[in-house]
Amino acid sequence: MKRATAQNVAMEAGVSKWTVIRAFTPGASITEASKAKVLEAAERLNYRPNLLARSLATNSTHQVAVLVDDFANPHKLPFLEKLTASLQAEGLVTMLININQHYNHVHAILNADQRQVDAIVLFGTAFRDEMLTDHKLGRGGPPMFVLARDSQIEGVPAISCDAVVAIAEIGEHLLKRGYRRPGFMAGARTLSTALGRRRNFKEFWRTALGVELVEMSAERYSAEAGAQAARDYLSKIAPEDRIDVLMCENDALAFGAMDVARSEFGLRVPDDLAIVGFDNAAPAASPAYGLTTYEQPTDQMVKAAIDMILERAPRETVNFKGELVVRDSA
Amino acid sequence: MKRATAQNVAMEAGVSKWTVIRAFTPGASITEASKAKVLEAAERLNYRPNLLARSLATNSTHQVAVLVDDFANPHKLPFLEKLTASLQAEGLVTMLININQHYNHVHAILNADQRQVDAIVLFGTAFRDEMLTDHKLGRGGPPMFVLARDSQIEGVPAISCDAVVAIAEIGEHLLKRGYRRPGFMAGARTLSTALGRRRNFKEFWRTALGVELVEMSAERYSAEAGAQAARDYLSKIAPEDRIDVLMCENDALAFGAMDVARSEFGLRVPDDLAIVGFDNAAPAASPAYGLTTYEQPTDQMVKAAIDMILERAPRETVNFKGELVVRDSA
DNA sequence: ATATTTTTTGCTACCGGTAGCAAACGTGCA
DNA sequence: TGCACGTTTGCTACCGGTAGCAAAAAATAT
Repeated sequence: MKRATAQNVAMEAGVSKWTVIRAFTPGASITEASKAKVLEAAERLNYRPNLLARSLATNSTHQVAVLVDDFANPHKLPFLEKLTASLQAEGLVTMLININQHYNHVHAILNADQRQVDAIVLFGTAFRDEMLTDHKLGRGGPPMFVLARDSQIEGVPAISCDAVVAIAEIGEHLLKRGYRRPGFMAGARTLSTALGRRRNFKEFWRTALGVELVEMSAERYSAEAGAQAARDYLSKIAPEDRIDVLMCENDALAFGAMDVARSEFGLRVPDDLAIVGFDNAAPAASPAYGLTTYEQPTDQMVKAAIDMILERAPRETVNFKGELVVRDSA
Repeated sequence: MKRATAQNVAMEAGVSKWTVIRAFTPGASITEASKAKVLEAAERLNYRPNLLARSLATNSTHQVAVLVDDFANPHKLPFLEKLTASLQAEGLVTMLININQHYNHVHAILNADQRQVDAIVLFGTAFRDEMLTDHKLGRGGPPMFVLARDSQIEGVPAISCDAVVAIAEIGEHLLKRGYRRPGFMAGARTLSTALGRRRNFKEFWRTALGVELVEMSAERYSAEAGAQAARDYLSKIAPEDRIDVLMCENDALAFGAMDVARSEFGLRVPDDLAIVGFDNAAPAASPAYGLTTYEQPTDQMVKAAIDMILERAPRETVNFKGELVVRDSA
């Protein structure tokens, strides 16, 4: 059975289609009587307005494209939950786009644009900045935002957790606990904008103790990749030269690193090797890990993103302060 | 700057708008010469077809609504990754809808319908079957599918992992290992259709040994809820009466239960209490858990779902065989 | 009762495409 | 040169709504 249109309802109710539309438009000029008549007819025909047609006419879809490329990070799930819930609370709908080898940012943005989304959110995805500027995307297209990562791109504001403050807080904590030989594990992509945490951490130790950071990098942002990177490092370093604390760019890496340190090298955490993560993903709280990590203020970030999308707040980069979560691992 | 339309390009190229459309329609009747002329003009104006308008005219959006209500389950993330990637590979786009207290299934389905999605996928969500039949949703609406959960609903096929086979396999394994006092932890919602795993497990032990299952249920499907349920049980049972193996309805519950058993009650897993999960979520593989669990054939399930959506396969319930993943916990 | 104002209803034009028919064009053949 | 035929192009009508003006109806003032 084909869907009923406003025209069908109009005939059923004996009015014009514009009256039907008015019955479904809050605040429109229509008498109670005709409204009731129309709604009754609509009920009978099971009519509900076609939002596609409405979007075409009003030039607004209430759809927001959310680009994600890092499904290995367990932290993405609760974050995504908040984001979708908050968008829905504002009457917006989420178009989830998976960025991978077969479907890159340019593809995704072009497609989202053609679908007339109201905004595009790059949710913690890794990309070269040139990608976005090269292709003269954006000119005339929907506004773009970078969430949970920083952005140097002209006209693309970022909503993120203040990396400088976060790293300083973590560094101070580690210093106070007496760690002196720091290491840092990054996810593979050494993109200019993704270097923040590493650079700040490196700078911190240099300034504080004049100590050089031991750097390692994983293939991807996943526990497996973190495990492999830790394995590579630990197997080739002499115990006496070993770092005493490892900061990982995110929790996924930290879980892998901790697994390997404990089960493959018999190291006690934190006594032989302390480990710090970033994100406060769910397993970090479990006694199986007890990971000291840094929690991003996801509520504030989501709220800020939505305020910008809805133009309730100026569209400019904002940073929020997160919170150090101290557990057993460091 | 406003987006260019086919009309604009037509004027720029000196042809009619229909010729422009043809240049963008694969296989349309158009000379190479005019096609080149049009594409050049389109390039100059940065034109790309408006998919909203196309959808309205063709009555097909290539959008699929995916309803999720269980963001606490870490297994959802990789599953969602596969699902979105596969949909995208077929030119479909994912509308991710978060089902929660503020936004229920009826809301979601109605809204997705109004947005003219090509299909609705209930991805492992919990709902009362009446919900869908009550509201005469579906009549005339987009086809619906239940993914990763079974369905008794008329006209709504399910794509899932065969629970009978899975539970039998798990049961046999536990029996062989010598466990004799089984327990089962369910997520709270005791919905008729969600009882499959529990009922089968119960039946298995009754048939095999004439033993009664100890049942407990968590508030939700999350590690915290699983922890609480385990805590409740372990704190009120005498050690000599304790079950020797606990099967959890999913891995999230199992992680919580294992945490509590080990760190709060000092139990060794599996010696004092064996634990089995379901889903093979990422942390299950980590030595920190080493959880024996059951892996759903997600690739097959996703493929089957998409084949049904695209009508390449008959739209009827299918079950796939998963695989028992034996690790240390049982 | 009539004139005036306000509310309600209907209308045309439009959003940016698609479908499919009809006219225009080009080509091959008699 | 003329005609038939296939290809290319342009056209009308349509998808299902919205915007905002004009006419009709109802409410108020004189």
